[in-house]
Amino acid sequence: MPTIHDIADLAGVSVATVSRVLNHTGRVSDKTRDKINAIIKQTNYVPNQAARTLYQKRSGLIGVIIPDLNNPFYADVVTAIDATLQQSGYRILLAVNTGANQTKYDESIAAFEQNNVDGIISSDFSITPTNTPTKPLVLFNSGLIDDNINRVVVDNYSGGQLAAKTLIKSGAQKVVIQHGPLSLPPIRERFEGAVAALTHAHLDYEIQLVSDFTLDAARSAAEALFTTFHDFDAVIAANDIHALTIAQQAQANQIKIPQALQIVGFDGSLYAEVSQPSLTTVDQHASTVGTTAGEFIVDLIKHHSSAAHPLRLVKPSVRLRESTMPQ
Amino acid sequence: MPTIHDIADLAGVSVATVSRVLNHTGRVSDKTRDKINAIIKQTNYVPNQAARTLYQKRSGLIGVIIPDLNNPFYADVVTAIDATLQQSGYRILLAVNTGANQTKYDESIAAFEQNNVDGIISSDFSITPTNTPTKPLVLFNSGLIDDNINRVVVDNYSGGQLAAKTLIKSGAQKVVIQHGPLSLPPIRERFEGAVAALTHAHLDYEIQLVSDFTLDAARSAAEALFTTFHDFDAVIAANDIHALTIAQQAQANQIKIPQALQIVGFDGSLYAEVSQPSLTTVDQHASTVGTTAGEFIVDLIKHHSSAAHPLRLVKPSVRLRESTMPQ
DNA sequence: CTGAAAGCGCTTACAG
DNA sequence: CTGAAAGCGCTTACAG
Repeated sequence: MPTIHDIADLAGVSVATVSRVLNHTGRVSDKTRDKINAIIKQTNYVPNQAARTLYQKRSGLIGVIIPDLNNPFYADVVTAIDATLQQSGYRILLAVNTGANQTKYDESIAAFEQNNVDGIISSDFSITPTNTPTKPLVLFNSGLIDDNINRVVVDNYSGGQLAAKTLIKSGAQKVVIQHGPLSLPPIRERFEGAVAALTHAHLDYEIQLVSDFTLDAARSAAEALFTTFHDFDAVIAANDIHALTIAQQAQANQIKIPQALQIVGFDGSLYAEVSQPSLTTVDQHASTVGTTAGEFIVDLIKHHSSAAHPLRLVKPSVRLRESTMPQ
Repeated sequence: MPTIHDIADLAGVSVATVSRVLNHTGRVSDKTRDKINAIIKQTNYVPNQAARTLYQKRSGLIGVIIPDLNNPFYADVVTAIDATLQQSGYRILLAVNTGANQTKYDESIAAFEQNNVDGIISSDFSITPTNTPTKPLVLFNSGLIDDNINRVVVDNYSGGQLAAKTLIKSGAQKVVIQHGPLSLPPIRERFEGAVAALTHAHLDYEIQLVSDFTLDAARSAAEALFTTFHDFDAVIAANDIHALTIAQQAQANQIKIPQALQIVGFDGSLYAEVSQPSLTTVDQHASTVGTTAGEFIVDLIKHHSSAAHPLRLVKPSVRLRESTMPQ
């Protein structure tokens, strides 16, 4: 691997001049610039990022922490972050924190600092950022919390409302609202939004707590749904996986969708799309979340942290499909 | 951020001694070691990786390139790579090369080199590694190619055989084999394995080419399947998404699964699991692929490239579920 | 067991 | 427009 000295020698100039050409900085005569560029091309020279980072204290790296790549929401977010960052010349240092383990989270933050990342994007799902990193930080997937931390949040309250309003418009009479642990702010907001909309419309509803978002949990929840509750004609599912298992259980029970049972999911994932019947769902716009988070962190780096508005909101929207009556 | 000089000053020793404590190298008296460690802890000192990388020419970073995070196969692979690498103290520099774009691929490789990665793990799916990187390289998801490049390959030929043998054992009479573009080695091997097993058993079969693995392609392929072919009682699907849409189309046509139609998928993804009925599939063991690739690259780095056996094989296995007759 | 010093490959004032 | 030199924060022979 050639160094900047090699290039300088070959061009018969000093390393300072080569550096100026590399960084498009300072004045360099066209002639020397062309000469240097030709040599760079021909030698396949690439500047050593470690040396740059050491001096400039910026690495061009962004640390990204997510709990689960198999969750299509996170997969979409990461894909969008990567596409956005690459446009600004940044690269992703990835940490998959399976199961949202606090120790692994802290280790990842430490490793990010050690690697001089310029910023950090992290999912806030059921994790507490302890010793706040010294780098610009953007959290996504958290609740609508006003604590002056930079966040990209999906408006879950509106999302819950949207799910409920969809069922109201399509003539549901009695709704079961599924929800996950209310200790998680996004879940709670979503739930409250749905309750508010149904109450406002004087619609009858019952609620079912589900333990988590694994397939197994969804299957037993779907089974419990039909044994525990009666006379309901619509469900706001905890998410798309739950919506899917409810649809399957309903079909096993010969319950017609959407005539006898309407279902609204939450996520906007592929699961809702591949299902038969396809499922109406509240789309969280994962890739918008990722793009927004990527742009946010780049802004923060450019303007030396401190955003005027630490909250960037992403509005969910409804994808109407076959599991609800036509509106 | 404190530097090694700050620690040395506080401890009243030289930076060399601090460095020795940091790296557990050389002889240091217990007393000074304890003192230095105490100060490190108390100041939250973390060594600057850029400085280390600059001197040692190793960064602790592994570049990883994959084409699609939404594909559960890749999601599993990356998750397993990350878990494996973290155990050895390495971190992932991620590049999502959506659509397997050759230019983006080359750019990512260049960025990896610039960042002094210690090794590269890349999916080989429909991409050609051009100017071979100077770093240890492990390719996965490629065909069984004997070109002395380090590869983790799923034995697709066996996979195809397994799919066919499963149907043979469960009494299928006429099979349709779906397959993607045969220009892709893994696809071709899979196809050839299935054909070989069916031929060997003197079973009748027909073949259907599918364009790709998107949901749309799968849907139209599934539709075409039932209009184009007749009298078949089993399908080896191009992958799990295709298997899923075939199952849905069959149900729409009132064809009973598995009595009137048996289906075998390929991937071992969640899609085959969430489906109703659940789908028998050939599991590629994505997380084994990831773990193997992670261990492979660590081995290569330790032993200065050049593996004795540049091919590490992962054996697929059948997951018997409801879409085939009990064996 | 410990320290002084060179050097890893860059960038950026500072001079000219 | 260009160069000599200092310095970013480490590690590792080399001396002692």
